[in-house]
Amino acid sequence: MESFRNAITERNLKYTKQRDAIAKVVWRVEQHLTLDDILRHSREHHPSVGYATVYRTMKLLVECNLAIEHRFTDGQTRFERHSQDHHDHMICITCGKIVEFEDDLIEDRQNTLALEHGFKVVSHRHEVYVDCLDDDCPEKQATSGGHS
Amino acid sequence: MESFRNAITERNLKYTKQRDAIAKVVWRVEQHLTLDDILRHSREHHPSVGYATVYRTMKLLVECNLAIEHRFTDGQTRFERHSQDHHDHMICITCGKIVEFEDDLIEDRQNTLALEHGFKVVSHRHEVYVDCLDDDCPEKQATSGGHS
DNA sequence: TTTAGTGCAAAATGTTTGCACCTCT
DNA sequence: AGAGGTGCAAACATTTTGCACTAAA
Repeated sequence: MESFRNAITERNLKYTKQRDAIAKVVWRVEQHLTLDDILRHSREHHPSVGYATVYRTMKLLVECNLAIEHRFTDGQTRFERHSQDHHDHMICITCGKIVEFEDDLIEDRQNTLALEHGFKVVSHRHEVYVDCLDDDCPEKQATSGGHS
Repeated sequence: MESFRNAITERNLKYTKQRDAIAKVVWRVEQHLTLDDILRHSREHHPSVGYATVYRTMKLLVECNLAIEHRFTDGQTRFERHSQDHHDHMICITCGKIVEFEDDLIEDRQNTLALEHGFKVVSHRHEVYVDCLDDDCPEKQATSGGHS
């Protein structure tokens, strides 16, 4: 969160209560949040935060490289704090569970391949859509629910 | 395109001129097309194709596993024919060039990792955002343009 | 005080769907 | 004839933006 404060100062912007509330959420909640999620949680810190502010603040965070924007296959953009250690995702198509992973072997190979094509890797996104094998999967126990 | 015809017959659906026009586009144009792209090109084959039909036909193609839906970081969903050989993408952040790649080493490793987490891989998406190193890049020669 | 930020509500995008009419089979 | 398909326009879901007001610096 210090980094956000710094980024704001450097750019001669203002550190407002709303931005603080939003940052708290992004820093604390280690999940892939939609704008609505962030809005809801932010209001626990500062009741009057508005959707547009969350939208603009997340945009700012992404520009400052302090957050990452994901577009999985459902219609909504999700955000996550950009921590130093990059990771990728495995997403269960049955229950929606998201597991994070990272693997040097893959990253190395990726760099090599890019180089072979005359490219330098700037960033990447690697999403593995999977299916739970055993019964950890909540959806496989209760056949009742569909998930929103 | 035969496979589409077959899929349609199997499902007791109808092979219409519109679907044929759309299939022609998807089969011929080896690119990542938006719905608008597909609409525009389809009309070259059959003038009265409507947006909704393209939308519904692409949905059908995806369900039949004959096309893939991509969501890169711009707001629009893009489609591509699903050929047998799966591939991933390297996308140049400077000029927008898209290069396709595939690599067994990465795919194997991915399967292994999923298994370690108790998952079975269903599909995946791997996008590497890169930057052109040499001057092949159209954007690096003319400093003029920004790309849309 | 000055400049940027906020919330609201409206606009813009992009994706889906209902419906009356059309066309494959 | 009958089931499914089509185009249009309207409905939705989200993301963006304009503006009058508020609050950091």
